[in-house]
Amino acid sequence: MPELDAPNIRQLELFKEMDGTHFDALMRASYVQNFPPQLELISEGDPSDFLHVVVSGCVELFSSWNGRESTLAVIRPVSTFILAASIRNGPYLMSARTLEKSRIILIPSQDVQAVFDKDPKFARAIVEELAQVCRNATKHTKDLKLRTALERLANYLLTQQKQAGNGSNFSIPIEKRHLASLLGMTPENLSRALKKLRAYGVLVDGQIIAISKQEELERLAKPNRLIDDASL
Amino acid sequence: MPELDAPNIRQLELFKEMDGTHFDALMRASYVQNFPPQLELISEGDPSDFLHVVVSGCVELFSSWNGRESTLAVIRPVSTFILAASIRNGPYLMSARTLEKSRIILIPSQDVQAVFDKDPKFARAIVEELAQVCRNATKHTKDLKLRTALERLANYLLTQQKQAGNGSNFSIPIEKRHLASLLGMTPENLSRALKKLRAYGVLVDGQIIAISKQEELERLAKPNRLIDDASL
DNA sequence: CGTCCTTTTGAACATTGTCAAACACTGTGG
DNA sequence: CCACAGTGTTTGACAATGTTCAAAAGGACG
Repeated sequence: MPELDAPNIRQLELFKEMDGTHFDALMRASYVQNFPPQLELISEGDPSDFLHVVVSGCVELFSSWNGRESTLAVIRPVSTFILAASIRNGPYLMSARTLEKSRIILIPSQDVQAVFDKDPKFARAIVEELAQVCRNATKHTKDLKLRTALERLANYLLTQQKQAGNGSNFSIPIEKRHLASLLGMTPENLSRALKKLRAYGVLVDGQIIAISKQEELERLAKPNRLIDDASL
Repeated sequence: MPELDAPNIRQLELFKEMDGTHFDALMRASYVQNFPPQLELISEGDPSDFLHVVVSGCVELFSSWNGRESTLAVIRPVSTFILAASIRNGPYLMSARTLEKSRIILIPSQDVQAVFDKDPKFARAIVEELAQVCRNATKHTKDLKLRTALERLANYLLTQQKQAGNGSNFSIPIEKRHLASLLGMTPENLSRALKKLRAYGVLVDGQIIAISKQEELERLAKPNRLIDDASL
């Protein structure tokens, strides 16, 4: 694989502390590919041969059942996905497609597992990463089960605002229909929910959000670190 | 800790392959306790000091927000819980309470982590277990986002039936209000959903379920291994 | 400019939740 | 053994929430 990408990947928590030789071996075994938007990278049910790393662009993880489809996560650079499947050697539980032109690194699962056994620092990093994935999944479930759609949206906006540096203006990084699906609602419902939030000082112009009454929105959203804090 | 419990625990995938000396050390460092029903073992937000193993009885994992509460899982013997929190040393994201009189082993997180670094087989087992927890969480989310309450219930019944040996009669192992919460609905809604399933050959008498038209129920439920199969 | 897709809006509908009351089950104490 | 309290379950009427379908409006892009 091109050496250009390696430094970015090395910065990931997952690869930061591991032995340099092992890291190089992993990178040599990997493939880099550039994908156009809207390309289905993996399909749920397929065997999991690679750990994926998004270097640039954007990937949607989604799942389908009985003609319905739901977005489970949106992965932005630089992060990995489907770690759990590649460790278990089980079939993918989600599908993945690019949302934008994306550069993705494919690390063969068997190489990941081989290095896991040789490199304690890497093993430690893998287990921490996986634990984090688990915890994020728990938080997503809590969000879904304990909150209404309006509350989920309000909290999503506050989380995005925080990530964007706590200014009153920021922009939503994905299309609204994907956001709707991520939050577990229909696009129509999202559109109406955004309108309802006007009463709480949320102004919407396309992808741009302006929050004018911070306290009111927070009083509605009641953000909670055990659901909304990405670092926990 | 009493040697009586150790053999049971040793049978768990998590401890099966590890070095005997390390296992003994873990067991010596652990505490065993018997708890009465309805006792809150841990509260979300608390620091995670122990990995828990349910040896007998039954534990409910749940979470609260803004006066609402939801059951996230019900743990039966012999299994562990809150592995992810104890690896990350982060605060618990869920609370836990006994549903029945329960016997629980508490293994200090720091001992788990110490053995993780020393014992590659244990490290491997931990990472596989965690990956499984992740995958179960993904399946739960798919169940919630892709299915209606009635469909979730129908699939739950089919899953329970399978676990009970595929007979037409079996019994629900938890109270209906907990089942309702687990499936993301109110007790009232569960009660009505069970009634609707009469049209698909489901007869209910207290905790006992009888399925008379297997094919009809399956046609409604459309079970899918990537959501319902516990072994994937 | 026209086409395609997303977003918004409206109205009807379906699903789910809330509240109140009745009912059923369990275990306790008289 | 029975009355009773306490809890879980069911039922009914109603409210809130969310979905569907159809159509219009807005944007992106060739």
